[in-house]
Amino acid sequence: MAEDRKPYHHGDLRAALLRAGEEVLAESGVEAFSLRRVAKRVGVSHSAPAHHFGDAAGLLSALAAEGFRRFLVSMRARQADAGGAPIDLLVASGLGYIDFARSRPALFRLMFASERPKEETPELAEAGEAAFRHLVEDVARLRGRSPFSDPASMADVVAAWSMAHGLAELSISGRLKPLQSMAEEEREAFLRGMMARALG
Amino acid sequence: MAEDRKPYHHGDLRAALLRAGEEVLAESGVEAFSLRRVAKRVGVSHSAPAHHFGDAAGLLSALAAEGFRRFLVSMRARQADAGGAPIDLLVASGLGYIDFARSRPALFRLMFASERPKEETPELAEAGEAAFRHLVEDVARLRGRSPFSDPASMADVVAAWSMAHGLAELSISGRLKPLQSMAEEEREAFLRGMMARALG
DNA sequence: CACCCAATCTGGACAATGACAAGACTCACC
DNA sequence: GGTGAGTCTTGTCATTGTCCAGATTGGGTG
Repeated sequence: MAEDRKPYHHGDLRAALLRAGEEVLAESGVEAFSLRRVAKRVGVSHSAPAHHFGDAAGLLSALAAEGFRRFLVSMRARQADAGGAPIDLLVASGLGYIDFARSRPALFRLMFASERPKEETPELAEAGEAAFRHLVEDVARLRGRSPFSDPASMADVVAAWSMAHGLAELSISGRLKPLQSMAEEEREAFLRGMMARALG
Repeated sequence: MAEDRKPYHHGDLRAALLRAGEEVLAESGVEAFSLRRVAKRVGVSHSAPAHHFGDAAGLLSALAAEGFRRFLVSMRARQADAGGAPIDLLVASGLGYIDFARSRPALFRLMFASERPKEETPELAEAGEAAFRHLVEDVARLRGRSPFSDPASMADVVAAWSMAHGLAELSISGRLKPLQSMAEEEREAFLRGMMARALG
């Protein structure tokens, strides 16, 4: 219980590493991420993380998986504030998608544009698929057909996903200057319009 | 002229480093890119690149700039095969955008999703802006108004760009499985449909 | 033509990093 | 109280980026 001195066993090192790992990721970006820096921040030896995550890719995989779970939360949060119409729910998911990218750009890049995490990790694969299923369900509700059996609906999935993803990625790389200069409300309306375009 | 023995001065080291740099980038990705490996491939000392590019970010900036120039070529190539209608020309740019990403995924990521290149490098900034101007001109031709003075047209720019970028990024990360299983012609038609959606 | 200077390139050094191996420590369980 | 599995440390090695001093070269200048 004594938090002052450092006991040999940390007690909850895995969770502490995840927390510090996300901080380092946010501060330095994926490309400058350092496992030793994470260990130092937690106050533990440089090779302690290996026992919980194997290697750097292991920790990054766990961070990406956790990211996908919060990604899903971000989309659902927007839906909670939206109307009940299927189209509004789908557009809301898109806004939540963009919210997430803008609030955690480095994590978003880790999840979608990095080769460092091990995609085949069960935890990561499952979390990513859950996010994809959410999108598919949004479209299924809108079209009344499962995208898995209806190509036209799957086209809607691709369209909505690509538009949201493009907006998110270009936004966090600072390339959408028109968007930056907009007030909050204006940007919201603009993004809704973009998502509406994608859905024909 | 003798290519056999290694003279002390390489002769065209800068160009050779760019060529080898792109190879290493394509083979290893941005995150595993190594300056020393590039030097070794050219057969030159590990610190030789410094005199031409300063540091690793300098070489990557030059590669990104060259990438943006070829990116533009890829879009124009598609337009050369397209009809003369403004909408067809804009859609063709989108296809060229995606062509480029699919044929050089690591370079595309370097250009759009990496923090390693120095964005403020004049050569890189200019090359990136030229690509952006191309898109703006496509939309200006379509709408008969300059996006810089007409917000509705700028919305078309953002829409077309985001859709193409989302499709490109998701495609190279292997997340668009429906697209992977399509035959060449089918995929073409599908992508045209996606770009058409973005333009309302 | 000889010389000199600036540009080019080499080799060594250093700190940071990821990975690995061997050992110290702690706790739960018997 | 002892034992073994799990946890963490320390030390080591190869790789990397960057810096620095020095060797080499070629072009321009006297």
